[in-house]
Amino acid sequence: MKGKLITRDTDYAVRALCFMAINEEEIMPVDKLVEELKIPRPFLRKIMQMLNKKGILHSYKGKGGGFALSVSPDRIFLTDLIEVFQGPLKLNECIFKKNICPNINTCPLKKRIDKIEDYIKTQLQSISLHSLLEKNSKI
Amino acid sequence: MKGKLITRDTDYAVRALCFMAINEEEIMPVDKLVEELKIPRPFLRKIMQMLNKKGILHSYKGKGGGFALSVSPDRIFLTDLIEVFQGPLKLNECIFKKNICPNINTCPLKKRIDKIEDYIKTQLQSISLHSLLEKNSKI
DNA sequence: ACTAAATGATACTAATATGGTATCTTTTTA
DNA sequence: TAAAAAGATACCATATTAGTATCATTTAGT
Repeated sequence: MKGKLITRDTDYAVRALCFMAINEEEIMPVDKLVEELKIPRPFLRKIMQMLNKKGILHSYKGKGGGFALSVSPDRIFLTDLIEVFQGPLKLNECIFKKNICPNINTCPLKKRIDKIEDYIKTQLQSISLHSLLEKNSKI
Repeated sequence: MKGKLITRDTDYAVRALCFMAINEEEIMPVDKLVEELKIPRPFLRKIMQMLNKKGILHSYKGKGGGFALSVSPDRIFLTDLIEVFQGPLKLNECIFKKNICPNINTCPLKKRIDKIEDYIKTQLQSISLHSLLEKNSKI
């Protein structure tokens, strides 16, 4: 199965943000992150721009500029990042679609898949950037 | 998010097998399923051949032939079908891969994603074809 | 034996998502 | 005013998903 819960851009975002959380004193230019984390530069730039647009980062243009967290690491959750890059977490569409399923509201499969999805959401919502750093002093 | 837990072929397989489970007296030719379920014929044929190869269906060639369940509906689980069409359920690779994560074995994120994956597997393993039919007399 | 109705096998195609590149513009500071 | 940064945007490569097309083989019934 290739369908991932976390795609590459979300992955890179987590790494970059973790690194920034550890070194929070600095305004971080993309080039430094690229050097430290070995992430392809143009791709990471796109990711950082996205995080800026979504309000998770603040950007400083011009020489000496870069990015800084605009939200505390204990208020950034995996669900937030997944939503930024992958859209709303939605793992299922009712398997018995209209015309075929006579009673979509009582479809037992849909209910059970929804329950799984709710669990996943709850879990991902409980994983903050901060909690990822607690036991790992370095990335 | 486009990453699905259940892809189209698995979806169609569930529908076809449910229909067959309800009409279990018959040897079911693909054309009848196509007519009933409005699934694209060549695609469904491929799906049925796959289920046959994996031992979930038995096939009867020649005129009057078709497919029949070779496993009881209460012994066919969603995980089985997902595995047939999507391979082993695996929703994550450690987000901090080698070279970057210094301590892959204690990575708290990996542990938590693994826990989510285990839960999903357990749930999907508990959903049998039979259990999908219980509350729906027709598909 | 012949034909129609079925599956087996397999190769091809189209659409979409993912994982990037490349390039040009704008802003800021030294 | 030049260098170093981000902003914007268009493009490209690859993989996966979803589906088609075709020909060969098997079998039942006449």
